[in-house]
Amino acid sequence: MPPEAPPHWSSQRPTIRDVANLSGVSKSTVSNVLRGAGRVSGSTRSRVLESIEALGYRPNSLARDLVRRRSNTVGVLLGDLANTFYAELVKLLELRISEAAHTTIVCNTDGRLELERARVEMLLERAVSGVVMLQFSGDASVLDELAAAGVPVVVVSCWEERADCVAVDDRAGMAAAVEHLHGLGHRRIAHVSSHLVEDSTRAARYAGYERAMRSHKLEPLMLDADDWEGGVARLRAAVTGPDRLTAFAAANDLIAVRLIDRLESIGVRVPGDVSVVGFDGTDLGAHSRIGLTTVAQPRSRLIAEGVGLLLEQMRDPGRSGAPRHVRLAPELVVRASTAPGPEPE
Amino acid sequence: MPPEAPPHWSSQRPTIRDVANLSGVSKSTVSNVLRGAGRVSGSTRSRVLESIEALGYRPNSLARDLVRRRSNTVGVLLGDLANTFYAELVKLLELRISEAAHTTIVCNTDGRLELERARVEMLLERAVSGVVMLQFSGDASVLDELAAAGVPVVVVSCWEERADCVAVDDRAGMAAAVEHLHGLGHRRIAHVSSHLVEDSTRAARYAGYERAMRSHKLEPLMLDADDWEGGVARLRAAVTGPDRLTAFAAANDLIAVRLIDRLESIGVRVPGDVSVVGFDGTDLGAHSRIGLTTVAQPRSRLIAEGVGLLLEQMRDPGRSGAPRHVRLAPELVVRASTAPGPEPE
DNA sequence: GTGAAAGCGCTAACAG
DNA sequence: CTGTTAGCGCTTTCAC
Repeated sequence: MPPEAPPHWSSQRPTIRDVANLSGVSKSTVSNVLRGAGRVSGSTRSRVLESIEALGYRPNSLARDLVRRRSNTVGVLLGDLANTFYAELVKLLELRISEAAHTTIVCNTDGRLELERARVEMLLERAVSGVVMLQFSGDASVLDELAAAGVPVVVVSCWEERADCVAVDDRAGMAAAVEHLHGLGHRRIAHVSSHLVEDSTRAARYAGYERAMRSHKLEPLMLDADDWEGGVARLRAAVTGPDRLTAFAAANDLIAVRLIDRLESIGVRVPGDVSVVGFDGTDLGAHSRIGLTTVAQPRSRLIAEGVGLLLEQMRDPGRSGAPRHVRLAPELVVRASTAPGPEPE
Repeated sequence: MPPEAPPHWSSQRPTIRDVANLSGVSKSTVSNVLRGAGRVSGSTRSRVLESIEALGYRPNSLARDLVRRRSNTVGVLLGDLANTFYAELVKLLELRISEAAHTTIVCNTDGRLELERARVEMLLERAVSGVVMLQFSGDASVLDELAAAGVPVVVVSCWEERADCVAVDDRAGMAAAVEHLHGLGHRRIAHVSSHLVEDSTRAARYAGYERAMRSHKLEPLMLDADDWEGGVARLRAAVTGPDRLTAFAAANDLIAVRLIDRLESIGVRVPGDVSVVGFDGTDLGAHSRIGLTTVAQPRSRLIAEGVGLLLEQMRDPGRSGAPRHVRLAPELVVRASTAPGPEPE
């Protein structure tokens, strides 16, 4: 054991101190060149840079975060990664977030409030510098905790008055779906939703559906996708007989596609016998085999605007003011799952 | 301003110190009850717990991580979240990881080595306690860096000799696909892959395909899915004429489904004119409209075993020994995208 | 321009 | 069983 070995060298990962020693300056100076802060002479800077290189020094975020009291990470809360709409959003998010020099933590809540709470608690312990919710239970206490901790929050893809938010106009989108079906001559149109659709979104989409139905003096009918696991008979009954349903406006693409699966499994053809419209505009519905007519959400813009709002909040910690809301227009994409109904105009 | 206010109270988030003061014990004791370490008397414990409650104290992971030099997070590297196979794996992973009291960081590399490197660097700075790679470039330096930092790594769903790994037998799986097609009477069978499929997996699946073809004295033919963006003519040529292909064994479900999209767009019917087999067993292929015959991977087991290996490594830092490999058996799931070919047996 | 010093909030020996 | 004592590696005034 060489007695010359500086006490701090040799073992372990090199620290900022090792770099300082090697380049004959103080920790502060190294810190300055690392952060590009303060004025550092060119010669010192390059000497430090060389040492960093030589030592294979890598800054320790843990230490930096502790003193900064923020971890340069953003938490993403969502309901279900297996729904490709969310997976696609997360992919876009991760890219944007890492471009902003931050790390992405994902939290799949399965739409369960308890899990949402637990995950938020965890994010708070980790001192995330921001949270984006792709799905939100609507529970006020969650928002309060986040606000109390001064953590920027933005809700993306579902509407939320109490926080910065960017989402499409669900009511208008759903209404467009109904108008499309109505224009094709459908009159008995049901809305199909599921508990997996987050509350406020489910409500808004249903509202859009209902309003459109009533404007045509049609009776709204809400069906629950979760009910059909075994209830094949019920589904069959719904699409047979004189008063049979001829069209479905689903709350999202996944529900729509699964509905088609079920319908065809009992011999009902789409769009031959009934028409189906989805919502989201996922790649899933775009496959030619599925050819789902759907109300597409502008995913990239959703994320771009959402991250924009988040970064603004992060930049400006003292922000008070009312929450900002961005409402994007959805777009009806007509494909092959809808066809003329019994009363074409 | 009350002069009695303990200097540390009042502003900011309460710290372990505030809890100590309020309950009249030392920081260490609080720390002990928090961690369930050391012996703490029941009365002290409950007093501390009360203070925690009263103060709304929440431990600061940043500080804990700094001293522990590990962040209780695990990084997940993957190629493409928009591929539902990976999204589904990430969902399962996040669940398992959070059950193990860890946080999940996702990194989408888009299959680009530069991004993979950058992300790993970031994970190292963050001192993650483990990394699971759902896709891996195969770059040795990446593995070396991780090893040098003493970070447990497990590669899941693609084969990797140099690290702990759990994956299905790609060659056997692909061979099963070919056997299935051959058994149906197909002879001209092409393999379709893409650069989005990570290298070693692509190689293994092709190898399985080739071996099976040769065992039947058939000529292997490799097609590139990325080529067809515009090359409709080429595809049409491949499935027309006397020597036309009658079946495709795709490297994964996504490629298979897109292939079907293209095939049908040029008027070729599946399985009427040609048969198609996928690989992965994603939910995408399971939709009745698509009904993709595929080689399914046992996703839950993949993740369960993978996380198991990771946790073992984390538990036992000094682990040397050879990497451990778990090879799972894939399972052919026959659905509606394959039908008898020109030479049924 | 550069360095010294004082922590960030918590853990982990080691005494008592 | 509980308290004391050192830091973990880095940022950040504030002197020099």
